[in-house]
Amino acid sequence: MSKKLILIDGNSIAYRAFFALPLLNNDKGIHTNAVYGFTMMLMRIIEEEKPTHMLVAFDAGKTTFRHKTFTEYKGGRQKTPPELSEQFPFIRELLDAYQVKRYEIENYEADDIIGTLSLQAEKDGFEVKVISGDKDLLQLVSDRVTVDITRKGITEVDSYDPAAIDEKYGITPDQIIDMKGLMGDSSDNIPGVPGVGEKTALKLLKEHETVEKLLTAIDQVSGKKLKEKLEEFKDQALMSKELATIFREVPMEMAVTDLAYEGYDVDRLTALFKELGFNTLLEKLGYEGETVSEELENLDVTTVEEVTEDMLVSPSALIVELFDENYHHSDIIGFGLANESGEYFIPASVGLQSDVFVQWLEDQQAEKVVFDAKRSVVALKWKNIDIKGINFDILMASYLLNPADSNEDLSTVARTKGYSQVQTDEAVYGKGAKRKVPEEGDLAEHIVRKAVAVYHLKDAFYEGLKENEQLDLLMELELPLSLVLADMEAQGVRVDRNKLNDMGVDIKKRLEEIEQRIYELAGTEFNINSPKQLGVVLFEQLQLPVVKKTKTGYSTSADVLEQLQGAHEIIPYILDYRQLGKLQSTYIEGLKKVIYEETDKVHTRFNQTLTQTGRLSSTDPNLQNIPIRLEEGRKIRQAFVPSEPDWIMFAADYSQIELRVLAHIAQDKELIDAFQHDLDIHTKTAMDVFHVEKEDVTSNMRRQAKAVNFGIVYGISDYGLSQNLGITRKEAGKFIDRYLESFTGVKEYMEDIVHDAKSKGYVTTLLNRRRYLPEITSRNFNLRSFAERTAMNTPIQGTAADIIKKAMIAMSERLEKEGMKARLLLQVHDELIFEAPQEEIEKLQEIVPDVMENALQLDVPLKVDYAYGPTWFDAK
DNA sequence: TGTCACACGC
DNA sequence: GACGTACGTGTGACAA
Repeated sequence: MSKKLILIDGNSIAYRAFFALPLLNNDKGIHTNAVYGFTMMLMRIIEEEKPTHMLVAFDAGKTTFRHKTFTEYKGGRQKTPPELSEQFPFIRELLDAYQVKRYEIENYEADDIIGTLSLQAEKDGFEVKVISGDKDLLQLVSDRVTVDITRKGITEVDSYDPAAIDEKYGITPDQIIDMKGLMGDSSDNIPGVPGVGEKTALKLLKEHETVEKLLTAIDQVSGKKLKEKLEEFKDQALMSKELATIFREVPMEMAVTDLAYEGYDVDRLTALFKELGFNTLLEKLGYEGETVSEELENLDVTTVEEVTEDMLVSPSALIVELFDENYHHSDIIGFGLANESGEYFIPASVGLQSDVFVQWLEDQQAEKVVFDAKRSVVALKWKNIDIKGINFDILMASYLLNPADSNEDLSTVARTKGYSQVQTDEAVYGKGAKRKVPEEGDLAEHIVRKAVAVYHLKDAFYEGLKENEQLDLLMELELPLSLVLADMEAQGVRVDRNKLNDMGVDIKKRLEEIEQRIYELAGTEFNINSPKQLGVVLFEQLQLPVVKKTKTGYSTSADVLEQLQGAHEIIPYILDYRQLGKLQSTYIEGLKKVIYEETDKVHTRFNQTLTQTGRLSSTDPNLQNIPIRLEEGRKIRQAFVPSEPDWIMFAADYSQIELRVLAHIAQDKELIDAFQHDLDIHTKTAMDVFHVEKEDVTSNMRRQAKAVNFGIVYGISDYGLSQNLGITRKEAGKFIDRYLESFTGVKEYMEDIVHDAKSKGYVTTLLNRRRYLPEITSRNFNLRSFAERTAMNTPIQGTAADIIKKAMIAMSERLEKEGMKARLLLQVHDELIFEAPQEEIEKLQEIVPDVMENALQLDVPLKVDYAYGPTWFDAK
């Protein structure tokens, strides 16, 4: 058996874990985030690497032999935060429970221990892997030694072997110390040569190999300044290199063979995890302990042979159980009922054929509590049953209370309220290929448990919403909306299959031509759809410059390819191939797969309980991302047609709804004024940001202003904006600053909302939708910044979502009231798509903008544009 | 079966 | 000074 040694830099990993994770507490108030992160990392290593030997090395004491060389070594370092120091004893305990050896020794750092052991192990024929957050360790890399450097978080790493180092730096592992010698390392207070950074250091090393060789040949170095610096700081460079060099002959009284890893001590580890409150990790250990007491209690299931009136009392919890995840055309496999009179399992055949039961379902006065109203409503619609009287939805309530922990499974939602008498669907049905209906007894029990859970949970969720002042949001907005959406989904959208086929044939032909052309230009045949193979062709065979890399190789994304335009004739063909390939696979073949044979319709499902902002999403098919930007793709919309002869498609969209919402929420005078005068908002933004008159706004200024507005609406960072505009981050930051100087109300709002979010822990929309932002107090810059941008953005995007949802309900009521045949079919975030008879066009042009613009009263007018035509394409 | 890179919409 | 940076869905490639 091959021998594999894992060497872990304990201090480094503990630091990484501490700073990467929010400051978790256990119930005794001990901070546990570093221990937790350390554990996650250990678990991963053991599982993935299956080491035969393992050791965790720690730094001992404050001074090492390096301080004799340079007293300021590691000077200026911040003291270890006490919240971290207190966790080290637990980390040691953790390692003991895992039965992983740990080691520290006076005068030496963890690096030196690792260096010494890796050298020994290499000689003894081990495969060695070193894990650290510190790139200094890269100098240990060899044919037998790989070094993993933690990337974001703690469980993701970049793995370095000699090739990877060459790829990243263009040098050998031995030269890492030379690089450090030249550029220094601020975290260890190693000085290096002033003015020399990574780029310069690498350039010098490519020509001169080592610091020593370089210093004997300073006169060959180009650049006067650089020469002088090298001359002046000769000794410092040599000393820096020495400091950076890992000492590989630490006198240790242990041999590599002493480090065998033979598995963890289950009892000890269980005890420790309990003490620390690592409940999910306990489960991973297969610990059942306390959960045993939460085992399902016995339940006597009454299987109903005939539904009788006395079973049907208000309110009732109702489960309409389906087998398929997609509820359209899905078979109903049973009903569950729980109320004051008892708990019942009603087999599908019994329920569907019972007049008493069906009448009860359709009775508006019979109050029903469900989990996922829309799912039940649509499934029953397919059975021609028009269920009414649903007045509470546990799933929706859970989502509104906290969109982050809404889960589609009742069992999971129930557990957030401490209720555990119901299993997950996955546990009962199995998953993937193994998914099947269990035998009737088990099925009946599961369904009844669900009904009981819903009945039991209603009050808790109701109270929760009341406390948050979110009852209206549920009862007046989301629940009525779910019925509107149910109609839209069940109605479906007609798709012209022949049109898709014709386009498919045409695109196939063109794809084949482009494919051949690409092979000719590449001089080889390969799979163009494989980014990996494409990368090899472009960047190795054709030697094009590498613009960007992904963690697995070369990036070949569209923005990279665009930068390579002109560098090779092949590029535009690849872009074309990508574009057409996307149309073919996703929008032609993909769409055809979900068209229902008998009706030529697609029935999407809008997920109403998913996004963190309150927007909807759409699946199977996703009708919210049908192409529009490029003419070629836009043609797909020609295949979306009315479902009745002589009808038309009618589309209406809000103009700049998010920015109008921003104007209102921020009460920004400039913005409000701009919208009250219906100015072109991007031009207006350009005028303010660039300080020019309207006549002097160039198209480029307007484009940049538009991107800034885009950034405001989507909460992107200066980096995001810079990527968008192809400018530097600094410039992007300046744009944002200038924007905020011009719109002072917005600036104040941004500051206030972040402050507000910090003190309350969440932000809200105008209609009281909530989003919690726990990371807004994180000490991790990334997490915190992200949460801050989210705090600014969510009230804007979420309020816009509130508004269009309100409009949808109002629209559906209005069409009903007016006795019109027009139907709402789709919602795409800021637009509504209808189909309608031609004779209703005139009326629609009047009422659609009217209803949408008046959905909610703001301090700025809402504006709606609309268009119609024989296909969705023409409604532009 | 799960993950990644990529591309589409807002 | 670096971090790694709107969301959501679907596709094909690829590794396990």
